[in-house]
Amino acid sequence: MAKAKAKRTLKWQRDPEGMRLRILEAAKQEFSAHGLAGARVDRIAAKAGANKRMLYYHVGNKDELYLAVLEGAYDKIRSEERGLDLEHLDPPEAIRRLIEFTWNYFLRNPEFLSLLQTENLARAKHLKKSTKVKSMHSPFVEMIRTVVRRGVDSGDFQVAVDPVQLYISIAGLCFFYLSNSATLSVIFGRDLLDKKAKDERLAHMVGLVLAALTGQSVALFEVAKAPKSRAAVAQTA
Amino acid sequence: MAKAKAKRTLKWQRDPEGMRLRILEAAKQEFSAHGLAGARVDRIAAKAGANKRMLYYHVGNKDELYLAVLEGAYDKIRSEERGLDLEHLDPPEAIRRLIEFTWNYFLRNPEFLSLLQTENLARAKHLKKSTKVKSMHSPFVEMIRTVVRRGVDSGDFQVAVDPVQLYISIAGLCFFYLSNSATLSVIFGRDLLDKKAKDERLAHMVGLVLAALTGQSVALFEVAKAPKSRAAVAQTA
DNA sequence: ACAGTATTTATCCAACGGGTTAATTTCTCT
DNA sequence: AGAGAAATTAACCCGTTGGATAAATACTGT
Repeated sequence: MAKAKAKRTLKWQRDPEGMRLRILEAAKQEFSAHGLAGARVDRIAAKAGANKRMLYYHVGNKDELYLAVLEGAYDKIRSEERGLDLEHLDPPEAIRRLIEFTWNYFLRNPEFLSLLQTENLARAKHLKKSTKVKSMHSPFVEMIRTVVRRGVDSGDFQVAVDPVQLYISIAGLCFFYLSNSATLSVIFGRDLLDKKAKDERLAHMVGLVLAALTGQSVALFEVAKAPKSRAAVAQTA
Repeated sequence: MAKAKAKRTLKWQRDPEGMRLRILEAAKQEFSAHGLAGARVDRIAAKAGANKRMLYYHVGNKDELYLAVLEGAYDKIRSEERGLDLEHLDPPEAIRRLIEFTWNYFLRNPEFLSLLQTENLARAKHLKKSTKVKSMHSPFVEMIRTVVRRGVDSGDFQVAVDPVQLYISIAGLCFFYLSNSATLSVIFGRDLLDKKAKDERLAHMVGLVLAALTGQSVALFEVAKAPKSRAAVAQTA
């Protein structure tokens, strides 16, 4: 364990793994903030407290660095999802939890959204080269498929929806709102990221999906349940 | 009208408006294919059959060019939407038409999706400078608000949903599937862009939204309406 | 203590990319 | 015709950027 000798004032410390992590973290920031083409290798180095040469030494060139960041991002979300434990909830509650998790994960990890956008702009050119990523997803799809099947069997759900479609819908509802909040806020003239707006959005999404699956309108979905017109919904702008 | 004199073999033609249009079209291609930072001014010029200097002469620098493209893209979709004529349809049909239009528009204009992604990556930095764009959207929101109100009044819809939320949901369902089809196809191991997949997706989205609004499950939404389990839905991969 | 290796720094550079300058060609009006 | 304006071309400028080279510094085992 005695590793630090601290002989004298050293010009630098050695820490390969730490350095690699700092590089990947800095790269994640940079790539998500500026995209692939806009990212600057020097900025990544600076942010990681490293020399530019280190990037090439520890990870590889810009593209490899980018792919490493992307794989790490997928790994992180899928691994958190595995902990959701949807199997032991009754189906509507499981779906609600999946939506809430997805929403909160996207809120907590905006870089993930940016990275996906960037990669899709490149038509997944880099991701296609990854072998790791493909294998992470079948368990996840099965998890959702099981929930849907249980929901249909129990009578909670009206329809046996394709789990991939369902997940894409849930992710899409969350993703689009957040990843496009900048332009949407401009064109609709409201701040979509303040607390109230975010709460309303979550309620809307949960209501929409659960209403569609169960056939029963969900309380939160009804922004205004006035019996007749004049139900114009609380506005902001 | 007599404009062409064709005196002798000229070294070049004069055509200011045509040139401007070709430049904007080429820029749209380039920006949507490579993003803002990845776009190359020389490539735009080449694609427009022009000299690089022309871009600066007719439009401005790279950023102004980009903003012009973006404004043009918004203008185009909002103007097509105005022709939807939702006022004269009964509410569920109006919503269905809105979804189908949005879906088909996104399919027909993939550059629009890319441009939005790019601009959101930049947190709408450029769009905020635009004065034109902000004004295009209130009529559109009102159009949807009217449909929703009519649906609630007629009893077709269970809930008075916020029109902005509804539109963001519809756009999100379409947008995410298409703009992220590259990565989604990789991670889920199916081709999401073949004809069958696209048809299924449209059915899914229409079913989801209409079921949520009306409370009645929509035929197309039921991929398999088997009474018990084994309703595992037609799979692909 | 010393040889060999792993990690880090300090420079350098060739290609690229946005933007500019100045000259050339076409159009228009008189 | 021909002068002045508009449109287009060709060539250049110069900061940036990804990547490479080589030297310096720290660590490891023996």
